[in-house]
Amino acid sequence: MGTRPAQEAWKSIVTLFFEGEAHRRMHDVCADIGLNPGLMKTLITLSPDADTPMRELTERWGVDASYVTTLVDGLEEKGLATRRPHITDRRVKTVVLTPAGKRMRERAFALLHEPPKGICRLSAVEQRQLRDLMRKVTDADPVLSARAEGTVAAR
Amino acid sequence: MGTRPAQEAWKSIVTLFFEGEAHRRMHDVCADIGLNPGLMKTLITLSPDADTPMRELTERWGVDASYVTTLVDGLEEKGLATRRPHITDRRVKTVVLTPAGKRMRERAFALLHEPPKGICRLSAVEQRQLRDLMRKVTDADPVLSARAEGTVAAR
DNA sequence: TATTGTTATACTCTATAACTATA
DNA sequence: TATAGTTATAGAGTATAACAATA
Repeated sequence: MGTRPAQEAWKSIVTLFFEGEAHRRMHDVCADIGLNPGLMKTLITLSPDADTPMRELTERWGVDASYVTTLVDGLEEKGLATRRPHITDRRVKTVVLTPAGKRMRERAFALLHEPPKGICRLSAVEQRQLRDLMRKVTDADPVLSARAEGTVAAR
Repeated sequence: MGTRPAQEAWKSIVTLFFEGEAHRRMHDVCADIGLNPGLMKTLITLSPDADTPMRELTERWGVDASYVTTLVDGLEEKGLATRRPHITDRRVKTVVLTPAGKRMRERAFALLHEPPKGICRLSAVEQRQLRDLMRKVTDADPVLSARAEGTVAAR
């Protein structure tokens, strides 16, 4: 269990996400891009540089393989991704973003990363402090750092 | 559009939420409490101190009234909330948390507000800095401050 | 025999349309 | 006539089970 200040800091972040201006953000991004939340999540999860085995998505999200089939079908229908057989293991299929898919992904991130007003209203000094602190936080996150190491090694 | 530091700070927060340790948090809390995400959201949205008109939930979330009916039915079946007729306008029904519902809500918040490891690993000074900065951010959030003003006035 | 992915199917979540009660 | 909520129903979203292909 964290310290009191840690709890309060996190509580503010949670509040911002669940109740603040940021709450409708994901929804708005989906509407703008024209994808449902599942397809959006898939789009932003897929690496723009590497083939992703479908199996990896089921593991990362803890969802059923048949649902991943549905999601990849959805991106394929819209021309945002294609399936490719794995080079060495022909049971495996990998997913690759098409050029259109990569552009769409960039656009999604641009919208998603637009900061809420509460952050913009901080002073320049405070904004940099917050940036530095949050960078430390993500650097220290066990899941994120595990992923950073494993990205290319992802089979 | 925000400044560069604001964007980067927000980007880290989004990453923490969508990809970091925090990502499964909501899911885990639901599993622990035994409610699906919709019921959980309803539980934490309902004020423990005041009756909430059902209409208010449909407006706040932008969902259909029939879905709110389903959600309130769900909480009622579990003994976490009850419906009460509005005092002056008998068309309106309000939702009230039962004592069990209030306890459950407290528990949900306790789990939800438990900070991720990345924050706990900051130094004590940094944790307090982050807390202060995030407090400023939520204080400056237009949606949150509008709600804070309107809470009691919510008819 | 075990693993990856697909198909067929069923269950859960959420919305639309028609309705009742009240204003 | 307009508004709050419910009921019946239909449509997404997601899982389970049985299966085909490959290891």
